[in-house]
Amino acid sequence: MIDINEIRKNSSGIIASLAKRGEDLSDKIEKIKKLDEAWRTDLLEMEEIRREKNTVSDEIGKLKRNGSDASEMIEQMQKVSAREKEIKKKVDESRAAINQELLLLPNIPDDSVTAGNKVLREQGEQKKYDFEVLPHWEAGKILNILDFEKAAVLSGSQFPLLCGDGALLERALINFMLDVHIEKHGYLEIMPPYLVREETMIGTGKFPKFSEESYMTVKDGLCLIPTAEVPLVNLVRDKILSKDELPLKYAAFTSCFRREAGSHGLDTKGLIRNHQFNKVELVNITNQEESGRAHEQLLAESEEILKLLQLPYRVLELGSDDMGFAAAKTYDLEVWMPGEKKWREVSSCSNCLDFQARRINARYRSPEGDILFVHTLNSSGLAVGRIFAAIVENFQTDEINVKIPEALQSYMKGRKRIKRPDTVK
RNA sequence: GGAGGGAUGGCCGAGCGGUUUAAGGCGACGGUUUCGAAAACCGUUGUGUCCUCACGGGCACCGUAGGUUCGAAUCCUACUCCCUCCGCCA
Repeated sequence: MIDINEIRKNSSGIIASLAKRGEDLSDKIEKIKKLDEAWRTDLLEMEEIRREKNTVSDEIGKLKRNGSDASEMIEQMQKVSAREKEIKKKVDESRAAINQELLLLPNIPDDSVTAGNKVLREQGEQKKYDFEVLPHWEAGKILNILDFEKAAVLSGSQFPLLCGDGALLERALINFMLDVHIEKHGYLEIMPPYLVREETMIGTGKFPKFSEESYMTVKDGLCLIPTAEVPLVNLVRDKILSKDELPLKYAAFTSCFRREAGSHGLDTKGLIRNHQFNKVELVNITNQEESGRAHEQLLAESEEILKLLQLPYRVLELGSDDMGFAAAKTYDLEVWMPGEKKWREVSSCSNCLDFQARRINARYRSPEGDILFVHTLNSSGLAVGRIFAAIVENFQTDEINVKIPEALQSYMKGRKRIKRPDTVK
């Protein structure tokens, strides 16, 4: 949530910054300013009325204790009280309207963010193949580790079903990623709930604007999480932390659920765009001075997984027109898929600054005693299904076997490759 | 799902509709004392928001949201969460 004080002081600057996202929000901002002015005028009147009410009611109390008659004052106060009710209604309504508008405004892009994505660097070697590498869904079918037909019977299109060594590979990836982040990068592992309240979704910025994206339960109105970022960031809701408790580093494996409304027909094959997928997510809660540095570190921690798995990837700095709703600055990691001959996003690493912290009221106390909003950062570390696909493609052999990257072998019962069932005796 | 009990400041814990600007205690911080410390004593001790250049002042907040009343931590309604018991259950 954007600070309303910024809108009061510098609305044209805010409008210009948000325009970098490719959206003209000047009408919305002007609307908020008008509502805010009306709200403050009414608030002033309401508080004046309350002050009067408080003092007179006090006097009535004194008179009554003395056994004196206060009926005249009471009669007068009935009118004042009625007026208070009216104005309170107005105040509440404009306050709610302002809040509703603020919740729909995306975060302001960081000053360093420009239009258009930039490739910062490429890492790892794109291997040469003397055969045609199959896309992972074709290889996966031959290897009998992926079965989208069966998944479709159960759940409809765009759901994954892994079997045999496929399921083992997915499990191995999850454990491997978690171990690296926990043991090497100092994260606290969390296993959060998959179903959360709407307020929890609002807290990270997924609601109210993108509610179409999420699955909700009919009877209880709970939302299936689209990413573990949602429960992890909300862990510090309504807290005032001390500065030396920061940074908090949370890592979680969860399945993620997305309706992908509006992207029907995109990436219909394979593990790239499913309604359900697995992800290891990293969340950092930092103080305001540290978040920039933490963002770079978080990126490095996510990259580490790709390096250890020996997958070729590139690092993108996202342009202002391509960033998510809550992010002020975002790096994407894209891995090369030789079967699809495409770069595919496997991690999105964002600094949200205080945008989410305002929504969840998460603060810390500085040594000087000031109470400040925390900064929240999140990164995939990494998207498991897409890494599964990347391994099946990058480590494919001409016999359509899949070599297991060395770092993963101990998580795969020491196995060195996944073999075609028709070649196994 | 059923029957009860509960939610008050950082923590514990009082609180008859009007001397409560939320008692008292603990903790924390500052001071006195001391060579230093402990103890004792004295003082301070939440959050938000609005007005003001500022000094300062107002208003709100006792789980949440409504209601009754001149006046609500206190009475009423709904909801959330926690505890106890019963039922069901991986």
